[in-house]
Amino acid sequence: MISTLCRLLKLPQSACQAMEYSNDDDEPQFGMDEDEDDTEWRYSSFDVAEDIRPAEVFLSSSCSSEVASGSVFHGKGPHRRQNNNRVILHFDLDCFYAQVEMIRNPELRDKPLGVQQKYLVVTCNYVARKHGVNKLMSVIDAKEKCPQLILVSGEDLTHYREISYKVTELLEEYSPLVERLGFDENFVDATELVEKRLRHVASSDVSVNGHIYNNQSIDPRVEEHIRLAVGSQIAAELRTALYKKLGLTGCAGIATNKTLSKLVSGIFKPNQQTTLLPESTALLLSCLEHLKKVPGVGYRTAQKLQSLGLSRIQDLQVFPLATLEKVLGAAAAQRIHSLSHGVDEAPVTPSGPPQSLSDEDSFRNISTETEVVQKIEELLTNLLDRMQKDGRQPRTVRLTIRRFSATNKWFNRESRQCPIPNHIGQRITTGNPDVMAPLVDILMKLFRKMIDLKAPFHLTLLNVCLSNLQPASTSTRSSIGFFLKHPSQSSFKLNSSICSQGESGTSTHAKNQVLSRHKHFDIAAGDLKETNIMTASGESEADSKNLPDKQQIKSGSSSPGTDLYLPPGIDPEVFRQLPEDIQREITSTISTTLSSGAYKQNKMTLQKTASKGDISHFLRQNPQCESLISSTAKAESSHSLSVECRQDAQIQPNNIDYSSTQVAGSSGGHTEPHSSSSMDADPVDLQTINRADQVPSHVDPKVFSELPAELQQELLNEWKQQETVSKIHVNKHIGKARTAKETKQTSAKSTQSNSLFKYFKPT
DNA sequence: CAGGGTCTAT
DNA sequence: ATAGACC
Repeated sequence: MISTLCRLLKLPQSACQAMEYSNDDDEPQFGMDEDEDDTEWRYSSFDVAEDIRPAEVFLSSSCSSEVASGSVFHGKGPHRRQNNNRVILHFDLDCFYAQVEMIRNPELRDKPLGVQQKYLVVTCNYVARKHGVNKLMSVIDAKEKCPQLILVSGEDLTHYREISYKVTELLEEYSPLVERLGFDENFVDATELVEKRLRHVASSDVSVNGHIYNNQSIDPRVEEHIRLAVGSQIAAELRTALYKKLGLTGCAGIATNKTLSKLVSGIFKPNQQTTLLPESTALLLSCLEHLKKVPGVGYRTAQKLQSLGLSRIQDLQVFPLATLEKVLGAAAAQRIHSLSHGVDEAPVTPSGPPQSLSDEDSFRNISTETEVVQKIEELLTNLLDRMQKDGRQPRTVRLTIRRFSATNKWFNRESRQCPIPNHIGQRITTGNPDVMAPLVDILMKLFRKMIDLKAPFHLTLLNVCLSNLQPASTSTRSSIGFFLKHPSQSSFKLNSSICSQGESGTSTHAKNQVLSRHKHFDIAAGDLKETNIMTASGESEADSKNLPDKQQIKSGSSSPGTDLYLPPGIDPEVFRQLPEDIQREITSTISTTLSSGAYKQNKMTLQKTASKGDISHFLRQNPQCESLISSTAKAESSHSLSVECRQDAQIQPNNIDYSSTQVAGSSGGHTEPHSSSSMDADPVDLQTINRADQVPSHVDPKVFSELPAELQQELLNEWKQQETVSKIHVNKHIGKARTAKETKQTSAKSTQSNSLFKYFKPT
């Protein structure tokens, strides 16, 4: 039924699958930056009026254009960037390890191939996937699904690392703003490239290359559309380059920020690209059937959110930030709260060379000192080799262990670190073999800090990490990295024999030669993961189910001696980790709360009124919650799919001008505001309604509405007290959230500039 | 969970 | 310096 509707609406299947949750009133407020003192932001204060080049030309062009592109984010002074106009690309290689193996041995091309680490198939090619093999599947299962599966060992990451850096390097040839994310993903800030291209291309004949999310059509009059369209063409060119030069295929996502670009890149796989136009942001977000799918929200955070009853994006969007901050800390809370609205100001921070080199191995059991020493030597041998090729000098060494534990605890790693004496560090860089013994010595001291050798022990992992990497050179200035990347920015001359061109005459091409001659890019590693955004349970939520039994746990310290009843699915451990006052807030509500159908969203906008202290007040502040009431008012038997689809169908993307200021909570004039009286409902009503609403089996029982009524009431009270000054409007938080990032960005940048020393071998 | 990494909060 | 959390 849904898919039929989708066809009628010409929506992609993926969009249809999310329609049950879609909530169009919740458009992110892109145009809003309420920061005062907002200096007008220009893309380039020293815009070279010169030529505009297609990427290919740009690649080998003179430095002047590169300066323009690279210096944008280096402007000094406390500017406020207005980041809504960025064009961010996300690249995600298809089953990277498997691709590398297929390149190394082309005969594997058309056979089902899996890459094995220990007892896991960490990734596999698409032939294997057709046979039901998936990433992170155990070898046993994989062989079962596909007996002909060919397995190659992927425990030595050398080749992957190499190719991975080649990918990043290739992208860096087009834009200096390339950030790695793990081994197989890269972000590129293409804003400058787009700007350049637009200067000599008629925006009228710009079209999108590849898919457009939600099949939305571009409006040539909307500048944002044009820029994203150009971004999509650049993305296509980069993907072509990746294939032609490295033989690699992958996906790309084009959007206005990193998170969205990453989310959208996974929509069409493999080897395709998708552009997200701003109007479809809300749909994309509502397609995520769980918060865990939000980049930046991992296992732990998701668990904590669950304890608050939050499991879907919409839950997060309407949840009081103040409470979130108590549970996650202010920074993380603001960050994911913004993310839930599709707002992400995080800059693309050039990764540069890695900050640390490490090597590790896991095993069934190591329980003697001799074995430990051997393993450490083994790891060190590999590490020292890589370290030497890198050329920098490590100042810190760390040993990490994982003790065996029957109780499924993955998180039990411990580590000890200490400085590396200078004389030893220097010998590492020069490849002096004498360093092994003293380093092992240091590492064993660290080991003894964690493990009592007299007592039995059982380890399952050892990791050695060299960090605090110092530039190898003795004579260069710390700012060399900056000048290396922006040769014409100064008259600084590189006196290295490698880079004698110096001055403003240094060409991009020359720089690339330098880089490739000295790329010992065999550092670091990353993860292999594929974002699976549209897991799309084809199930309907129509099949209701009984409420799970309440879960009994032993209370932690917060309520000594008392058994607590938590709503089903809430991890008692996570619960205990919450601050006591938060625990109390939750427990004080759950006894009276059952479940509700808050996962059913509708798009009605509520008028804000000034009443306070009760649920209706909260609802007014948080329009999305209105579904709690309206859905119940409609039918106690609840959710018929058809009803929901029709509701969503009405909300066709409309051309919203995001550059104009919008007020939170009152978006979209196309909905009928409810009178405040219709909104009002007392807790009793809610409970009645909630009980009637059965949670579908595939919906996580810990939905927002599981605790809500009273919890929200309590939160509200507290909230009112603490938030007399700060406003409830979502968008107010966004500006604040950025401060920390900018700080981070600045420091990260200088660090990276410094570490670019690695490109210059000491002469 | 298998490697490797990066960044943050104490 | 160490533990967490995330990819």
